[in-house]
Amino acid sequence: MSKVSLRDLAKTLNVSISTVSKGLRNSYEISEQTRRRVLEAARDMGYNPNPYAGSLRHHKSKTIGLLVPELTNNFFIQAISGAESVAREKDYHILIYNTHDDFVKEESIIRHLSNGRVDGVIMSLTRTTVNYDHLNDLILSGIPIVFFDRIAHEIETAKVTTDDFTSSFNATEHLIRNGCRDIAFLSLSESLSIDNKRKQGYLEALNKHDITCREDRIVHCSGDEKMNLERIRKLMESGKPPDGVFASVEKLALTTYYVCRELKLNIPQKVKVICFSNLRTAPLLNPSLTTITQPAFEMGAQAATVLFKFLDKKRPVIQNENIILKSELILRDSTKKD
Amino acid sequence: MSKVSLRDLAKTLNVSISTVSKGLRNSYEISEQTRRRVLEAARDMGYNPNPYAGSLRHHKSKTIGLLVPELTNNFFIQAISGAESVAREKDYHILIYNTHDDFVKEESIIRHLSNGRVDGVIMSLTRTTVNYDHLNDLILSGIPIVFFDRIAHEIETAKVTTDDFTSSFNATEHLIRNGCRDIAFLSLSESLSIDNKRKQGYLEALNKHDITCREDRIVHCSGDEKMNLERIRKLMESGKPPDGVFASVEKLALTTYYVCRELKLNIPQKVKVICFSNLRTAPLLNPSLTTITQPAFEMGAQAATVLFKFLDKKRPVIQNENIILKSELILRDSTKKD
DNA sequence: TGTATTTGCGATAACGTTTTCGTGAAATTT
DNA sequence: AAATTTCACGAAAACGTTATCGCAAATACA
Repeated sequence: MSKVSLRDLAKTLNVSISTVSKGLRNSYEISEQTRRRVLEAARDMGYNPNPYAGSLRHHKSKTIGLLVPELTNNFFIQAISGAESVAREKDYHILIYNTHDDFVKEESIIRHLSNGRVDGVIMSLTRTTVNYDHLNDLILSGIPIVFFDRIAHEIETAKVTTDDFTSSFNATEHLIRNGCRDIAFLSLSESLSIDNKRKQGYLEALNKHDITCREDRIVHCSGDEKMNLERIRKLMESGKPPDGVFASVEKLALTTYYVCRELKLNIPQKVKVICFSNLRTAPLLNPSLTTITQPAFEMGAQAATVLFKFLDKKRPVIQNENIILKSELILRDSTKKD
Repeated sequence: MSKVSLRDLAKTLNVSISTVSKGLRNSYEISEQTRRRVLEAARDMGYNPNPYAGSLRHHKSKTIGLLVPELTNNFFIQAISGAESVAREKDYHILIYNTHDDFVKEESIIRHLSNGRVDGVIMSLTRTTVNYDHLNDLILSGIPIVFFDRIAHEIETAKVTTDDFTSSFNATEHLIRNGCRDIAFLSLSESLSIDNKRKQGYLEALNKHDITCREDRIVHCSGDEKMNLERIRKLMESGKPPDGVFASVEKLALTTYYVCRELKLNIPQKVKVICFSNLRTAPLLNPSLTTITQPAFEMGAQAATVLFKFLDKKRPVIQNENIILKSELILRDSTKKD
């Protein structure tokens, strides 16, 4: 039951190690007869090739790294799930890393990966990633990166995103159509491209409907839940709170729910709430939550697919490519017209 | 920027490879001066040791495998998150595998891991795992397993669980105290130890309160969501539906919510619902959901901790140990007394 | 029958490490 | 001054593979 190597097989078969290796890999150099003997012995003795020996020889690990800023997040989990299912099919393994939305951690992990532990990386950036040196270095060292959702435009590679601008525009317009005139935008990050696109879509919709955007209606949130709670509470408990809230990410919408409950602000009567979310229980919330739902699983799967498309090459360099999937606006009670 | 090896360092420093290696590992055989030269050069040239070369030599991969039956599941994600944080601290890497609650997949993955790709495994069983040969073989091949939540009693190793019997007993008693006399139990699996313990706790509480348990009140669910929906609908739309539902897992409770909504059965007035769940939005549901919440993060972290405690040994064999953490019964509106 | 080609296999180097051991020089002890 | 020990390093084997090459035997061809 203990580890059996090629050498062990060779010994029991009274052939050389190379013969065994070739037999297993169906080399044309081996006679049908010995091939069968080898295969049989391998099965009987439970031979299982050492992956690291092969990795060492081939400079290929059959492993990809997956970096996400959060694990306990429905969007990222679904994306991971999508990537995992593609990887499993291709017999690739997945190393998972949680950057905790911390740029320093992201940098450290990425720098650790340049040694061949992985053949490629699929990732979503940190809230605060502004410097891309570590990412460029990784790519230069021959390990390609595919981004999803929180992407780095500045890096030439494949990026899987959703139609953030358009869906934000539509979401905001939906709020306006349902009567909102004073809509707040809860932003997660000032540097993140997706956040900016979402904000732009929001602003554009306001503009189209001749609603002037008040500076203080854009609430900059952070990774600190307590601070977010305070900021949102401050937003909502002012004399005249907004009549609509557009949260760029799920957790900020949930915080809004808590605040509204605390302040006895009825949703959707007093304030309508909409957000980007992959929450399965959105229909069961009180009130049910209107969401822009991204095809998270599909995004992860696509990212993996495009990565694998390049991994076979000797020195994989991924051409710039923007894969843009459509999000779905799912109307529910939290934005219902009175 | 490309890969730099010990050989490269040796060449530029005009010393031997062994000297460089020893310099980096602070061997006593090396003079302070050359050690500094080596360290400096390594830094300058961006040396990053090849992990697989080391793994090959040491039969240690600094990697653990994490197998879960579902990825898109709050409990498992939190557990993964806990394990990840401990692993990261110990500079271990995590390979993640989704068994999709499929015994065949579990078997195949486990058999693939016996070749040294991982130093140890942390896992939760499949709904349908009844044969443990693959797991015993893995352990025999020198790779220890630590179970969490869905454990195999039959295997001698460390197991991290929660007080399933007691918390089920308490949960059921809570329903009874709040007026339920006809409580259904939604079971996920007949073979899973935790499911049985939960069922036992439920039965014991019924027994204590002299409530006879009707055979048909125990609903055996599966991995097929559609079938579960039908079974639960059938349960609830009968002439006299139960006045309480105890779901052994979160998703069955959510399905119950959907069914009750469809059948216009008011929760908690007509039927009270309680379940094991790690849903963050439980307080925001309509009605808010009473849950038995397991310390999932802590469970993952503990599993990792106990695994690492043994990994340093030459041939790690983990003694039998039951680590039992406490779940928390969080009362909310779905079980409120009228 | 002699030469050319094919067939089937083994020896060996290589991947990038770590570690044991050997060795010459320097330092220390007689 | 001779003998011994310490010091600082290098050579080389090993981990388990794969792939290139060489080589003998068997087969094909003339």
